[in-house]
Amino acid sequence: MATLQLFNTLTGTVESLTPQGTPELRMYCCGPTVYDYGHIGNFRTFLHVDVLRRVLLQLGVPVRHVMNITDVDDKIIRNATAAQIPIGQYTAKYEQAFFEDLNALGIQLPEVIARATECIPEMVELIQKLAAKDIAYQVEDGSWYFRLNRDPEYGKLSKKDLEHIEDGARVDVDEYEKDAARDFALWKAAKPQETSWQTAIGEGRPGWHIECSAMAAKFLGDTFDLHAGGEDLMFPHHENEIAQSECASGKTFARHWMHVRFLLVEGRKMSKSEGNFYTLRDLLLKGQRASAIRFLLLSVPYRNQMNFTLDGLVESTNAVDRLRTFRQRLQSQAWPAGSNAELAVTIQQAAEKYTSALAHDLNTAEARAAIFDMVRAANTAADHGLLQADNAAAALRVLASFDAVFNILEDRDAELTKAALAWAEAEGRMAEVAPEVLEKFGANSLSDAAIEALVAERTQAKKTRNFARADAIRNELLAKGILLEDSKDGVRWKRK
RNA sequence: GCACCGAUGGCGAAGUGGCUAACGCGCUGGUCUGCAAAACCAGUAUUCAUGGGUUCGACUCCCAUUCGGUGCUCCA
Repeated sequence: MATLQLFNTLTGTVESLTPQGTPELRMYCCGPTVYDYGHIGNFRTFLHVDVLRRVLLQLGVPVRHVMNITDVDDKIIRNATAAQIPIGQYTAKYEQAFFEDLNALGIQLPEVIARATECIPEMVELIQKLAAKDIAYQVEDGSWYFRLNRDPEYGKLSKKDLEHIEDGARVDVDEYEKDAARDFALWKAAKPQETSWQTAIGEGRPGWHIECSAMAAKFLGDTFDLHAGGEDLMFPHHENEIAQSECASGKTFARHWMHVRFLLVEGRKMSKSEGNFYTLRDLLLKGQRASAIRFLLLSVPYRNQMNFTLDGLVESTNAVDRLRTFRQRLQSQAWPAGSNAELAVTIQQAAEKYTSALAHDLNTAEARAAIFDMVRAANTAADHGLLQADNAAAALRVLASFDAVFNILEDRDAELTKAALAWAEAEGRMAEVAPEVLEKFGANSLSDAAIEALVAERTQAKKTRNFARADAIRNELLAKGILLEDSKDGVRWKRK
């Protein structure tokens, strides 16, 4: 069994990733701050981490994956205050939405979900440990800071030179009497009317970086195998995590670091002001399929910047259809017994190429290509009457192992779009729904039973060679987004 | 300003110091079909941003230029 080769940001090289010290591979992935709906850039990261864990599982490596939920931070406090509700009530809604979105995108849940607000004691302990070494210090207003010049290795992840940073630092004014401008907050002293915790180091709330350090240690130990996140988190967030954790424990924090590169949308950085900011829900309400979004976001390997476009989504939708149609073809026909030896070899080669592509730094593009190679070869053979039962079974097995990672063959798209519609209704956002989505999936849309009835009527018409009527029904259905295909084994239909 | 990354066909996107530069989508023609759809077949980059250099040989290594992106500040 191959071992996964994965680029390590810390060393700048591709290295084997294997569990050290425990049977399961221990990994930590920075999760969302639940102050709003997630956008597709967020999900590109989670999607590639999902690929990582699925590939590991496929390679026979058990995984203990921890993801944090940041449910207290400045934005959350600001928004909850504005809405005049407790922060827990405010974040619960977005946390739920986040999990719904993960489900829509077919992302597996981590073994451990860690909420920041549920791990305050561990964070306090960590700060106390640092304080005992005089690496954490408290300033007049009660906040705690990290003494950066006590960590000689600071900058090793992002390859930054601390000296250089300090002379170039834009001055963040020492309003709290920090000892050095670059020292970062570990604990923010309570302000009137803000959520805070009464603790041994004073009343306040955690800084952004300390939560990940504390929770990673709590659930994975001082040292663990892999830490993952978006590339933008590399500095300062991950750098600060390393500083806090390694200074406190005196041990290596994460051995291996994985960073998923940024997503552009229509060639530009996604931002609300550019008008290219998409949440998953936005796209579903525009009629995009969840499976196509997943497949598109996975089609470009994680270490490359990816440009997300609506055209790309069209491509992706059609590509997913090709794969689904292929699987359906293999499953729905009785193939002659036996095995075509030549085709068997081709299928085997595709399977090997697929596995090695993923094992080699998660090259999803190449893995995808290997599967399409197989699809074409098998389709060609089938068209020439050269596909036999053993080949079909082998191809289906390869397809299943592909889908154990890519997870797009099961068609949940209609159901997910309907769920998005229900959400839009509940949130009073029906104005954002594209008209054709309403037509296809709304209250007045055709039910499966109604479609089946029309299909049956058309089949009857065809039998009596009433092609005018048959075509009329087909066109009527097409206008409502239902596509018919006549095959030897009867009529198939699908929603476009 | 400093640092880093990228530039491959109509679009998206792999890849390698030397076989016909993957794969997907699209497009054109054909086969199949009552007609379609699906699938298949053929075609669709003498060429990998531009200019130099190294080499027997570079799209692949080096340098410069141009363009795009990112980080240095909250951010997946």
